[in-house]
Amino acid sequence: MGDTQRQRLEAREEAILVAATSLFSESGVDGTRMAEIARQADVAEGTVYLYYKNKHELLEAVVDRFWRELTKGAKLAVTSNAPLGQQLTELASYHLKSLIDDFKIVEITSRARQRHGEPGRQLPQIREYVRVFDLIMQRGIASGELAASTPVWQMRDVFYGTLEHSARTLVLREQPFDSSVIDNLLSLFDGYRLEQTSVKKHPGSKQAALALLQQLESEISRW
Amino acid sequence: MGDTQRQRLEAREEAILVAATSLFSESGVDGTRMAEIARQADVAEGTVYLYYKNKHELLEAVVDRFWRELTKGAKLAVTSNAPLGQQLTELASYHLKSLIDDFKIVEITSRARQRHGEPGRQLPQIREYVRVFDLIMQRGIASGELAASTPVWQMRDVFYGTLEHSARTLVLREQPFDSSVIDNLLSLFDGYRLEQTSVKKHPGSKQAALALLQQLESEISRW
DNA sequence: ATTAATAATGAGGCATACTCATCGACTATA
DNA sequence: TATAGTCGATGAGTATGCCTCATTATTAAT
Repeated sequence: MGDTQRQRLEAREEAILVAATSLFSESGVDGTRMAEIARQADVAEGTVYLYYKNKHELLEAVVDRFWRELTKGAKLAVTSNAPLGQQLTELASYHLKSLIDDFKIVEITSRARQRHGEPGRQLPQIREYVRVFDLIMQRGIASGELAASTPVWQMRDVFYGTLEHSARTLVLREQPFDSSVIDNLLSLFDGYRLEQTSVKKHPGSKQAALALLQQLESEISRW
Repeated sequence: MGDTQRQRLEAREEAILVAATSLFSESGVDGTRMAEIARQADVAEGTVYLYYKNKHELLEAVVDRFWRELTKGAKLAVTSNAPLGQQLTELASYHLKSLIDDFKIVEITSRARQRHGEPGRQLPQIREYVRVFDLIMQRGIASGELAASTPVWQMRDVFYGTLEHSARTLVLREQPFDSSVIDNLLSLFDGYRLEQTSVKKHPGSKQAALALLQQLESEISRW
């Protein structure tokens, strides 16, 4: 049965990856010995090197897998056809929660990027993850919910970078997930939505005035 | 002359730090041997350990010094009594430029945070650096230029996090400093300035309606 | 059953962070 | 100036931990 054999190999590879993930998260990269990973995966030390060339490649595999799983979840948060605001909220919540939960691996990620002397490469799976954020921005532009005047990557940097840093802030303060971070970010993002209608952006435009009028009417209708 | 003696010691310590900084930036932490640091600092290998307990402490010292220098520059960018927008622009430019220039050390910083198993500690000097950002936000609130409804740390996370991530984006794409990143961020920050008058924030409030009306009037007056 | 091919093992090799017994240089006191 | 005492510097040696590779075990093929 070649099939069973292949499965056994994959199971071993998986066991090693799981052991490494657990130990790296627990004790950090430098605090984890290859011998310990092997022991926990129930293989001999030399066996680890049949599946991963060295410690650094194993680290990369751990990190890559983490972001691949994350990408799955992120795509789910975005696949609905709900309005942009809601999708952004879901994605942001998912992102922030995940970063907080697995902060250890997030930290380790930067370590995986640094291969010896070279300038920090971008790991392919992280690129893929970030692409999800770009996608939702592009969709927002396509549907007219976001202004096209700001480059997608800049909007994404605001969104992604803010959440990443907020996660760090919360974890270092030992605070739990805080939804107000997301509320705040989303209300800021209104700056991108209303841009075409913003007084600041096109101070002299007729459209801006009309948009304001519209807002005012909807406001009055509440009274 | 005890004074000369002390100066010699400090000079040695400095030489080691400089050598380590240069080599870590060049070849990364793992790619740098302690023997090489000693050689470049013109001391014996054992001497390094008289000044720094181990490689990790030396790394911490390198990183700490970098952020201390950065803090000096940041404080300068903020010390003027120019209007908030201009100070934010200056701080943002300085920050973004520095992160791009010394991206290698910025990357290494996360490495310094991870001491073996412990959860990532915050290095004191980085905390000090971030404080500069908090300070300018607080001053903005005090002067009424920023709304007080958003916690300072959240505004700071947007500002700081966005720039940090934009720096990464630019460096990985091998692009130079891009001032449009800062323009974009600052125009977004208008959301914090105008917050009290935003329809989104207080959807049912009379103030919001009045603010809109005011905007509309000023808009009409241009025609 | 025999052979071939592939996977697993772990003792040993090797690089390197770190130690420590020794040495040297400088200072203080007579 | 001689001497003792203190403290910094040295680098050969040690310990640790990543990784290799000759050997063994297991599976597949005929």
